[in-house]
Amino acid sequence: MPQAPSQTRRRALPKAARREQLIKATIKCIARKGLAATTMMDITRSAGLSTGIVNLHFKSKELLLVETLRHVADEYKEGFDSIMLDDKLSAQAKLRSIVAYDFSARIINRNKLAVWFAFLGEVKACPLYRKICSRHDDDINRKMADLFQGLIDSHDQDFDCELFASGYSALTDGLWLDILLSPSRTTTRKAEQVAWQYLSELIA
Amino acid sequence: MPQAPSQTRRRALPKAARREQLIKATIKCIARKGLAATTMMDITRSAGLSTGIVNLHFKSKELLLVETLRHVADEYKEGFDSIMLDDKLSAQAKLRSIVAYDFSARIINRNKLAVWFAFLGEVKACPLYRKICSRHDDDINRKMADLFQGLIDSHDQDFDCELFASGYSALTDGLWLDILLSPSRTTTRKAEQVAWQYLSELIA
Amino acid sequence: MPQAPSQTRRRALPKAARREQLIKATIKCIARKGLAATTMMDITRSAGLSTGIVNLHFKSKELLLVETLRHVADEYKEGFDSIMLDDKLSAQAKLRSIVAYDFSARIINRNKLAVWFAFLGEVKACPLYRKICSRHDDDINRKMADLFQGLIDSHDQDFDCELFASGYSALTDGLWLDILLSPSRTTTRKAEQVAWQYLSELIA
Amino acid sequence: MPQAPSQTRRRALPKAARREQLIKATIKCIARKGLAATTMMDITRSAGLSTGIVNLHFKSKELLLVETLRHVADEYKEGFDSIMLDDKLSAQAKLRSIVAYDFSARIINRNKLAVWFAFLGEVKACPLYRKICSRHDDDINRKMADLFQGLIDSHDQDFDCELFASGYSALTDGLWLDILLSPSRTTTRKAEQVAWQYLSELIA
DNA sequence: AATGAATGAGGGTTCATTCAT
DNA sequence: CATGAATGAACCCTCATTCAT
Repeated sequence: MPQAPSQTRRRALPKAARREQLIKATIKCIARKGLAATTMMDITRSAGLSTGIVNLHFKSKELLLVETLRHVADEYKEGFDSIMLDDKLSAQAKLRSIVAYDFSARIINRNKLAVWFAFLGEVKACPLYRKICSRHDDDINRKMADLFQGLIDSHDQDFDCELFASGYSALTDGLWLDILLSPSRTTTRKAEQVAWQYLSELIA
Repeated sequence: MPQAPSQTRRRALPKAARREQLIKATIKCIARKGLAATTMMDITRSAGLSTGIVNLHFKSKELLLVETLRHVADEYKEGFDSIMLDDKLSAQAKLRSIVAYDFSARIINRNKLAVWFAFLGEVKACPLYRKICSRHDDDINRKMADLFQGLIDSHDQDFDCELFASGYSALTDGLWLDILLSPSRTTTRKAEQVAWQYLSELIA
Repeated sequence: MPQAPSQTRRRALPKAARREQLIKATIKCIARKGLAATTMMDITRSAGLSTGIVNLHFKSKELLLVETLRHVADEYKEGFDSIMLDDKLSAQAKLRSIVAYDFSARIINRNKLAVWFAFLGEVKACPLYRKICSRHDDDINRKMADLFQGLIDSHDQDFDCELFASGYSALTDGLWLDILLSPSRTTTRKAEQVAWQYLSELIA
Repeated sequence: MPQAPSQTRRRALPKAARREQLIKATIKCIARKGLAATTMMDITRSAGLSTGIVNLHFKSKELLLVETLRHVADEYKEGFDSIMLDDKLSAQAKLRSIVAYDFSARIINRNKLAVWFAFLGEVKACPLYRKICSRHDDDINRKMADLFQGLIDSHDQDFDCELFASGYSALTDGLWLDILLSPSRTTTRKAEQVAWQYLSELIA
């Protein structure tokens, strides 16, 4: 039978707040130690909480990781959608905002990028990670293709917007990876330039 | 990235052959179970060998993983260099060959891609993986920039070849990731189309 | 052993009622999951109460278990004594009533039997359980020996009533265990027959 | 990743010997601490071996426990069958030997008895324990009934051998339990006397 | 060189207990 | 009195590594 723990701290937080606190700690730990090497103790210690807290709020480590992945994806989409759904912006303005967003400090954050690619690295082995990531990409791609459609319909009729959106998506992914891999070589400024170079075709 | 030669497994293999056999098994296991979940036993069993064999030939699991990463990177570079260093090919022909290579069955192999991105996912946490990957990318990028230089000097003088090479590299990385993530959405054919679309600017 | 009175569960129950409610829940849980696997949460949830309630009313899990064992033992003895102390019954009638009682629905209840033998199973390891159980048995045995004495003194003078009582006690224990173990093989009816067969010697 | 353990002892034993060693240690621990409180560490320490050894040889704690139960049951049956299958013994001699066996030091061993009843105590909650125990009892009962058949066919034709065997089995179970519970009250000698008293009806 | 039984630190998880509310 | 979020010791299990064979 378990022994009585000696108390040190106490204070109940709203469930949602505790969960977010733990997810934040998880992001920090994955960024620092990698997905493979991050232990429950790393996470709970980093959050300044006790050993059992994760299982109390997420049932298992795996579920915490899944929620963390969702959190990172949702966070991107939130900023993305707030631009896409802004009726006051023209298509041109939306495009400018999206690119600015994709290379803003909000996204270009080596911790968040590290977490994102850590999960992508397990995508082949973990069907759930894959589902989450590929749905995320699908959603973004669809919306980007729509945006492109609104920008080109005046001229070239056989321009393939979906393919072009795939390309933009792949390019940003690749650039983010480069920034993660060698921030000295690929600066954010250069990356943004490359992205605009790709898009220049569209707004020629 | 990678390609699969045939292998023979028998007793008392030359050291190099045994090492390669183990690396091959490691690739298969990482592709199947992910970097985090692959155990020494998975690897040795998959190779049909005994428990202690990895420590005998690689000293530790970590060193086996590093050699595996190197193997995957070297395999890509081998094919890449055999094109780049072929004096019989024109710059145009080299470019065509490189793109063909980048989307050939030799590279577009979900096992090899999975391993490559599995290591990239740990890059932030593991300096050695990062060094290997970023040196690999640097090397490729430099050679691609040189190739581009030979293709554009006739026209635009302020075209930034290095930046364009970074873009190509990022784009192919992103496309490979897409193929790994949702092969149904991003077919190899489409990916190659996107790549050519990007390069079209160059050979206009 | 045991019997189930009706129970009411509402807020601010008298202390004794709350304790009984928890003991009832404990019996149900031990019968379903075993002594080893029953957790405090199983018990409190099964009682529809909060996590901390057991420690409030019993101080610790161990004390709840001890009280549960006592409860089960006392419940048997209550029915037993109500027969034994009934002055209106002859010795013969008492014997008939006891046997009827021992194989009545009040005793032959697989939940209660399961709990009884669950505690007996820990008797070697837990001195307190052992004390409770052996005192219970002693008490029953003594009273049965007395009863037998009243039934045989007319004939055989060197009949060992205590030994015979031990035998009856052992036999019923064994039969209950059989009923718990394979109710299909050992029906209550058969068990009662076996008991009477044993006792037949006495009332020949 | 697990660290390198520092070595202290070594020496491979035949698999069967290691398993038996661990089962023996398990019996000792269950007898001392009970089924619920016995930990893997208790067992491995008691065997003088390392933490991981049980999972290496039995896959899990639960499987070790099952094997331990089987071991205890098989051990009884071995001695039992060596009497029952001995063609040189008459039915009378077999009966005498069985009773002698049932109350010999080989069986009346408080450790073994404690283990047997510890498992019986979990029978309601654990279907596998139940299957093992009830099959064991079935087998013993059947053989005892056969033996009884050979002893009574001369006189009473409507004597129910199976019922009588059930009774003998229940009686011995109950007596063993008494010995476990209060060895001071129920001595082996007395228990054997009670058993013979029960059987006397048969050999009158 | 090769094997695989053995090791034991470290992992994720459970759960009796506590105490602020 | 009653609640249930929080605690943390202790559990079972995994697995990289070692080394006698």
